Amino acid sequence: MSDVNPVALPTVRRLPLMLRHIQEHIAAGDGYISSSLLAKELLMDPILVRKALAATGVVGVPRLGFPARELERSILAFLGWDSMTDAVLCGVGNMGRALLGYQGFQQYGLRIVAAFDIDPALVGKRINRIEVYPVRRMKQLIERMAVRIGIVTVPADVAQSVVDAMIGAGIRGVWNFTPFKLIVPDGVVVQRVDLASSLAVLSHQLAMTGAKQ
Amino acid sequence: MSDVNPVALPTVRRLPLMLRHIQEHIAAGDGYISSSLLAKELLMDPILVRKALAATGVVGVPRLGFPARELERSILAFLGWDSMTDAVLCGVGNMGRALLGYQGFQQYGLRIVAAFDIDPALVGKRINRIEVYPVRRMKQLIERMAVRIGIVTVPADVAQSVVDAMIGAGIRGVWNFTPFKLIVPDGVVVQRVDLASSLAVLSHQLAMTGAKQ
DNA sequence: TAGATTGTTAATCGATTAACAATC
DNA sequence: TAGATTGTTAATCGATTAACAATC
Repeated sequence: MSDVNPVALPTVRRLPLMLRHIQEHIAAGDGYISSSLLAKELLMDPILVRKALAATGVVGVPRLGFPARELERSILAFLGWDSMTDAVLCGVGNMGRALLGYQGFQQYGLRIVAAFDIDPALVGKRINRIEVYPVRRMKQLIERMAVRIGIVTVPADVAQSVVDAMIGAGIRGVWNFTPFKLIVPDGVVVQRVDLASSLAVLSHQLAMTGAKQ
Repeated sequence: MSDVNPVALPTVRRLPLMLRHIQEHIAAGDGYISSSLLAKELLMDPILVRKALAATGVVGVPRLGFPARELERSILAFLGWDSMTDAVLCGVGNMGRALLGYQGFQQYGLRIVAAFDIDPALVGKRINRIEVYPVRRMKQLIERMAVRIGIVTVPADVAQSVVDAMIGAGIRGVWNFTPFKLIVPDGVVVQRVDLASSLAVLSHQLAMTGAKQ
């Protein structure tokens, strides 16, 4: 059902960082970039870089490397970042505001077109030129604007009901910032940004190394 | 050097979500929780749950499951969340402000004791009762407070120099929110929260399933 | 030509899944 | 006792790493 993907997930995850470095090389005037150079910059195995670049379909030139601009174009296309995709955000709390204020999503092909919150004090406000609407209008606006991506930054206890409403309105991709596993039907994809997991690894490793010394 | 860890990293990553569910069960008055029930709630393989719980050292009781409070205590200890750890944050932009405002870190044993920024307009302000200091005082304050965790929310182009300064002052764990791979010496651990990677997976999967239908 | 880099195929490694005995 | 669950050991699966021929 959901697995049309022959490219390993870790490979997909690595592409944005590579893209960033490739873009720096383009800005520096480089026409070609070798996987070995990129690997050195990223402190990464050159084979991993080569595998990732191979996934984009670009063919390299022995001795020279990969054509930089073609690489950029192919990675953007592979990730679906070559054209803008509209998104809505629900939950204008700390995290919601941070994401609304972030200018960088544009380069990832993401454009937040509307925000939603239950707090009447927030409704009608604009954050980074994005208007905050009442949650009860969410379904209508998602449908009217044919938005496919929903960003969930509400408190954990209402996350599931918000995502249910989003999916009912036509959302196909959910970016989940709550510390909660959302249940979605087949055909809808979820990515969770899990601060707790990340901090767990950090503090556990810190506890380990600290104990050793 | 860094590998004293016999527990698989994915296992560590799963623990916070399990902890949350266990705490809910405790609040509901349950004395014991079985790995099969937990697995059902988390839409996860029961064996993965059992493996993760085994990592904490708690022994379960056949037919009953694991003692809930002991499980909570052991997970908190395993993650180093059973006592408060001080942290500083550098870069009071959108993301920095969101993290400073977030109340939930307390339950992860994390207490942000100071923030730093170069913007004079921000210096002296308090966000969620945490004071913002000028960056030039960072070294001194980290040393004086003996802080071990540094949160990096500065723009990408100054991230490396900020982290160098932090490490020079005694920081041993870095929580990196920039889209950039930071170079740190042995003995210092870094965890990166990578929004771009997460979005890459989401938009790529979306592009895949969209293309299929 | 020599040498560096690509691209592919095989080997290794680690995590997930399966199987099953032990236990309350 | 019967049955559900734990905990451990083996099998599978997938990603990373290694090896090497092809190519400019």
